Amino acid sequence: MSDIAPDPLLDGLNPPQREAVLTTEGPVLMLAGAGTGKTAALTARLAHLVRSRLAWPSEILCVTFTNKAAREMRERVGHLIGPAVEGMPWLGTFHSIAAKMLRRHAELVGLQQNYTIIDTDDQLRLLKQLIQAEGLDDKRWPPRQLASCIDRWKNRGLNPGDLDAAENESYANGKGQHFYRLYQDRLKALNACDFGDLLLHILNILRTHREVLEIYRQRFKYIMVDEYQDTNQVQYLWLRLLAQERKNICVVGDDDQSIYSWRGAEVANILKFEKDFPGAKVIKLEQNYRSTPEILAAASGLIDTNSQRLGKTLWTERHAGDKVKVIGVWDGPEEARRVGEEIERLEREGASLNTMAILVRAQFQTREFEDRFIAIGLNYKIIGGFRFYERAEVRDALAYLRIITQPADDLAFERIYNTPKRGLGDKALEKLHRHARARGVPLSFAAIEIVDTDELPARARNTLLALVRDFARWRDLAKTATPAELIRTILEESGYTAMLQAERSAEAAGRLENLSELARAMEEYDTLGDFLEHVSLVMDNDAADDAEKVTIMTIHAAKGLEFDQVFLVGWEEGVFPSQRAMDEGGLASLEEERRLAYVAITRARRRCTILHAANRRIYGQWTSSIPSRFIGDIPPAHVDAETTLTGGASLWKAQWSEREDPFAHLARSEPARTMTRGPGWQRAAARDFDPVPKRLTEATRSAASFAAKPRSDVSVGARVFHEKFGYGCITAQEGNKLEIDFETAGPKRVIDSFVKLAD
DNA sequence: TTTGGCAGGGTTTTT
DNA sequence: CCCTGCCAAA
Repeated sequence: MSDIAPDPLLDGLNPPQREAVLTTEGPVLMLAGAGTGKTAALTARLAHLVRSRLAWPSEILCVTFTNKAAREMRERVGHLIGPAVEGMPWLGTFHSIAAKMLRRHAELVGLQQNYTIIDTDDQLRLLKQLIQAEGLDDKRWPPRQLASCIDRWKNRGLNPGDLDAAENESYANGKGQHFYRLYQDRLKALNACDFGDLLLHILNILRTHREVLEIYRQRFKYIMVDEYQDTNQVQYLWLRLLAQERKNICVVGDDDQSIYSWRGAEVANILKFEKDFPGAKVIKLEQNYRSTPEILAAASGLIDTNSQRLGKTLWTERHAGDKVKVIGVWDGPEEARRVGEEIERLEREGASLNTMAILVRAQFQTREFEDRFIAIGLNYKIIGGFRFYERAEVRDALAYLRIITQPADDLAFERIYNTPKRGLGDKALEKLHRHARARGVPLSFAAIEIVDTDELPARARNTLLALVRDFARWRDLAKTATPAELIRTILEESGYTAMLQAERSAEAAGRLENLSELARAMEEYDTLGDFLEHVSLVMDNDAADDAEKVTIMTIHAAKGLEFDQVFLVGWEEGVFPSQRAMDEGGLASLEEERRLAYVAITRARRRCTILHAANRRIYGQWTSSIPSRFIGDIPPAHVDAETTLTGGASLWKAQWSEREDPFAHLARSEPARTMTRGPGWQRAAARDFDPVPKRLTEATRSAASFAAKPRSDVSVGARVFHEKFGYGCITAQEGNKLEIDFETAGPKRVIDSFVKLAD
């Protein structure tokens, strides 16, 4: 166990990393700063446990926070231990592991083994029904609000009976508990649970069924947890129960990267680890392998502004690089244009688009870049936004599958009983509901019964009968066909495909595409159950595509990733830090936003460019904005500032100098928000306010489009199809640029490689 | 029952 | 601004 007996696993690990790998027994807290190789240490540790026969792969519980992290971990462990990684059923996200456990013990919480995992959308629909059924106005007491309360309670490990008076008050004047209980009862009746339940149910089981707890305590010889600073109360309690006996738990985290407190994550968990597990070995990873000294210094200086932190000193041996560049621009479109230009310049210098990323605070910011990149023909991909399974057509398809496997799933039934349109409306549904309630059966049973009565008009009855027969036939088919065959048949026979084909719009084409993607994905699964669980917990958007693309994503989604070139955009007060976060959470939220900024900067390996615009369109309103206070938090010595706006620099400087007064930013986050719109800007705006200056509207011919040859197979008058804009007619051709009059989107200029000839 | 027009509200972040 | 959800008309 020393440097003398070299273990290939330890190659390339520094002393603290090695210590983390070799300290297998007892509690270990790894405090790992950004880019310090914590995943390397974690995977090596896992491999070490297996290689030295301390445990079988199946005896190690390894929990990550995101699917991405789990996938990466699995892959990297695979490199170290080979196919044995296949035998690691307990490597995954909290939710997927909890779901797996719950499948085995579902009956202990009143569910069947084939329970459905409902998503936020179903959850909201369900809550709305409950609220209305109780005679409350769902405008005054929005389902959303109730959903967030219930979420919060579940994240804290609270069952309906555990709520105190204050919590009970947090919805509809003391009806919180009542609705929470109603909701849980309803879920049980539907044989379903929501995301929060996965963890809460398991916690309840472990708490009340000693014998089950013992099974898992026996099984998990070693426990490892990634991103421990992001665990919430339920997850914490769950881990503590499992680890309490053997105490072989190793957690990794970084308090400076805690960015999920809005979701119930408690940094306190990492801070109190040593108290929970006395004698814990604390190992700090402080050598950063990712970023240049400048980037590191900028990030460290920024995070230093925060008051609540454990404190770490990151250092690096990497060579000096460029300072962090800060660019001020006039407005959003110019920001996108600048970033596009920078990217094309880097490309000309030989850099790959895959090594570049644009990180945004919020999803809506991606739009500006998408528009611009389409216009100049720059390959990009947007990560996040809608998960694959959240798309309406995918959810519809899944609803068909759900109703087949699980007839009690009323939510699925309601979703598709009139999709595609078959002439069954609210009236029929209402009667079905009444019948179902009277007989105490799910809707799909009620449907079978009601077609034998004369409760429905003949027409509706016949349609419903046909649907019921379809269900029965598909259920039969499900016994013999593979999941993929089944879904193809259903989509065909239900008329769903036909419905989309008839539409002939860009969206419909995309939807059909998504559905075939769904069917393709299903080919890997033997049972429908496996697939449904996978799709609701794991499946994401990453379309496998080998073309080089620049990545656009939120900072949250970027955590754990790294890029050579990082563009951080929209660093303006109100956008980042987000106004909403500050309004709702005060100083604590501000510090979380700052940690987010820290995460953002530390994604960069070689160069980090920060942009801020003086004017931005928010909900269609042009608003002037001032640079983010976070820019001022970066030590000036590591910043290289540039502004494209004449006279702008001095104004921004004036704002920055406010930073000298350490309380200035607190004053400005007060409700009186007039100060966030500097008087100077209002004057400037009033003088000659032109939201889109002319020189910006004429898209400067970009290098990419300049070099490209025009296509010969398209010409004026041709009907073409564009992925984003749909069908249209070419009205002009100039080089590789086309002017197209789109049927729905109107006239647009696009690059010819983005369209294909319509048939 | 479906369709279309209109008012109102909104997403910060993820499993 | 854009999307959703609600309501009135065919």
